[in-house]
Amino acid sequence: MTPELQETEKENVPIEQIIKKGVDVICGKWRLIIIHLLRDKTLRYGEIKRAIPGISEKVLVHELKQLVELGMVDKQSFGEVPPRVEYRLNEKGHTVLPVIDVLSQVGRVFM
Amino acid sequence: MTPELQETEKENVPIEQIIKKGVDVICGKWRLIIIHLLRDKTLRYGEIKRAIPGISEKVLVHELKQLVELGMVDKQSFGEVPPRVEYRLNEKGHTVLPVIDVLSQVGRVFM
DNA sequence: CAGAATCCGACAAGATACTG
DNA sequence: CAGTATCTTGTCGGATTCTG
Repeated sequence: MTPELQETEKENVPIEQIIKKGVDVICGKWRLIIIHLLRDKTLRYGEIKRAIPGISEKVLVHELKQLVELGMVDKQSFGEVPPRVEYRLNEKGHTVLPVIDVLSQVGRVFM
Repeated sequence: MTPELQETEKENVPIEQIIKKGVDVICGKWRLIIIHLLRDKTLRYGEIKRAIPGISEKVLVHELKQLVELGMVDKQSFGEVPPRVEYRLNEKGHTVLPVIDVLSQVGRVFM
């Protein structure tokens, strides 16, 4: 095959494609803020909203939906009135926490 | 007047603001691809362009300019004809490499 | 060769009002 | 309380053409 393979990839997926996927997962103006917020606690929709001043409802709902779809956040609706919905970071979601940690170091450097 | 709080003042910056800055620095469809490409070598404009099929000239130029402005990439123009311009990741730019490494692990998880 | 200058479409994001 | 529904604005990225 290719003898000059320099990347240490376990699969034959090109590294740039993996990076792209990673960017896809973590990018967006608010996504990491939300994830960081859910780092160690389960929160209700309203709590998240209040904790992130500046985000619009539409964007927050949309982001939460995406996070659930990506399988990194679990959503639990209690069939109550008034409604009560809780969000928590699951196991898969926890894999991105190191990114936040490393990234905040970068953030400091470029501050 | 100004007491001795001049130097280490990035302490009480809220974490979300730091994360935002970090996201700012690394986000974009192509940015990390470019940085990864410059990881260990100096490249000319044309080399970068050829190495990243799919990126438009405008976007590439724009990204490179931003990377230079952010102070993570050094640009060196040789006053020659035909033009010759080289880009290389400087010290500050190297601080984002860990992000790429951690992020590609995330990328694999969500692949 | 390295880029600058336009033009354009798609979609991300915001503001506001409304609802079960 | 936890969202929907609309409308508007802003930003990203791409294609093409031109120039020192």
